[in-house]
Amino acid sequence: MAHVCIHWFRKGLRLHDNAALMAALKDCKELYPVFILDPYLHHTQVGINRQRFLIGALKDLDCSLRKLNSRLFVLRGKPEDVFPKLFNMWNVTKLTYEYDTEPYSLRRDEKVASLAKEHGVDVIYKISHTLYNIERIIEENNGKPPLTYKRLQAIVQNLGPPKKPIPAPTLENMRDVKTPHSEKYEDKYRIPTLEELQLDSKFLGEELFPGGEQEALRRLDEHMKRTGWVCSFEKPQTSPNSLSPSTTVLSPYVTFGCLSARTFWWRLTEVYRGRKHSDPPVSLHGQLLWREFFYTCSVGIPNFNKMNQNPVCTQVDWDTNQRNLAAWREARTGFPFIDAIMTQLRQEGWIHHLARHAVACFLTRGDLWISWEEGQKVFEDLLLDGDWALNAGNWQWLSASAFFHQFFRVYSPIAFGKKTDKNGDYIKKYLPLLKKFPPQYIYEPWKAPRSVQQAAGCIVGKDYPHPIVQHEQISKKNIQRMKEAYAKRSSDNNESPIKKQGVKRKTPSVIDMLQKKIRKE
DNA sequence: AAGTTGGTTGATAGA
DNA sequence: GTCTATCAACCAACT
Repeated sequence: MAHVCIHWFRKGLRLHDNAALMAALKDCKELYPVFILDPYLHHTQVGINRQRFLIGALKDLDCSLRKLNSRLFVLRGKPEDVFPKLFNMWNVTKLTYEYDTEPYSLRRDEKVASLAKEHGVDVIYKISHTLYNIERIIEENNGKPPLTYKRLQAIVQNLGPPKKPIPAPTLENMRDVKTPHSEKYEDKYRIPTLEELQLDSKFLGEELFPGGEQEALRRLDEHMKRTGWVCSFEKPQTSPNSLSPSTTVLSPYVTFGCLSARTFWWRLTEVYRGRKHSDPPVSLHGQLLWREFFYTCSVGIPNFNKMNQNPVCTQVDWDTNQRNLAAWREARTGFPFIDAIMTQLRQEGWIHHLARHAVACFLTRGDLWISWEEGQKVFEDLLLDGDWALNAGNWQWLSASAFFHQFFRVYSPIAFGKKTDKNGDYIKKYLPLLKKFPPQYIYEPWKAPRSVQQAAGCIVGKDYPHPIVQHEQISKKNIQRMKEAYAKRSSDNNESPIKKQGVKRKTPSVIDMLQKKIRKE
């Protein structure tokens, strides 16, 4: 029996390494590739740069599908409202999609799958957003997510390398598959413009990172050609404030699924083959494993994007200070390094990982003592690669709320950037009003004598703000506050130890068996 | 079971 | 420019 099939694109906006799409093409007579603009996920609060990236990715996908004599159908509304109508209208018999571990997605997909069942529609989903089946990693760790990178590494080492990616469908795969075309479909299911999403494109800067699978693969090729660079890549050695990105900026493409993490992984393996190369955690393979690490945590730890009711998150009495939060968000802290980073973030939608460290530390435990949840919201809005699991995990890391605990190591908003940009060229690029300051004052313009400020054409307090905090004093005070939060944490844990243990496995895990074997030998 | 080890990416001073 | 000790002393996992 030949199926009428909907393939539902959500993340995974690509044709390559798309196992669910390939499953859709099996025994299929009619295929409807669908994308739904979900008001929960694609509301107007999501930044304009991200929306532009999404629209680019959808256009690219539609273009690739048309080359296969198909097309993309874009719909709007809550998926649980949209699907029953589609099931009836198109007489659908099969629904396929890529598995998604986010809490909202799991709830959504459960609803849609049960509606599909009611309509007699088969549901098939495949894992291809992550390197591994995340649940399997947790299982291997006795039902608990590993809380250290080392532990995750041990588990995936025993699981073996990730699955090999599968090729994109070809015209041959599409031979017996039709996508019904109709004049009225063209307008009804077309990709929206920014204006239709109530966004004004006059606020947009140059499109440095266009969305889409083709651009993702082009960018991957471009970087994989740099054999020496790839093999010697060490993330901590890359610069947060170079004038053009010091890393690949493939993250937005992986976030939206324009690039498969497994495709990236295996391309790296090819480049590494027979050559001396760096290793996790600092290598490019290592970066993909960090993603896997935070995905695993986000699945295994309840309330992962919150402080309250989050069992791994240190409870901290963060301040509520709307003025300071706004100053941080809007790049008016008076610290040029911080403000330049926040400007780049807003304009371009991407900043280097270490730049994220600097501004995240500044907002939370370092200076402003504002909750990491506030920073998380701003990043989700502005980052092209804003990813629910990675954003929550990294904010907890940087605020020393979980995973990272050496809270006495505080980034200096003045000294940190100087290591890789002594002249402050990065600051001058993003804060051009400071461009005439001499290098010795560019990181702390308030220290420049009045005459220097006048010569630079920028008076601190008038043209550029005074620093909103005194870093030296406030960071010392904050270290003490962190110390108290940790002390309270351990005393609370002693009173009522948190049951962190997971479900006992019926069968021993691969790791347990391996450890037994090692003990025997 | 208590003590040890290591932790992707701190800042600073001094050799 | 590179390296090391110091600052204070965290947690998770391992032994």
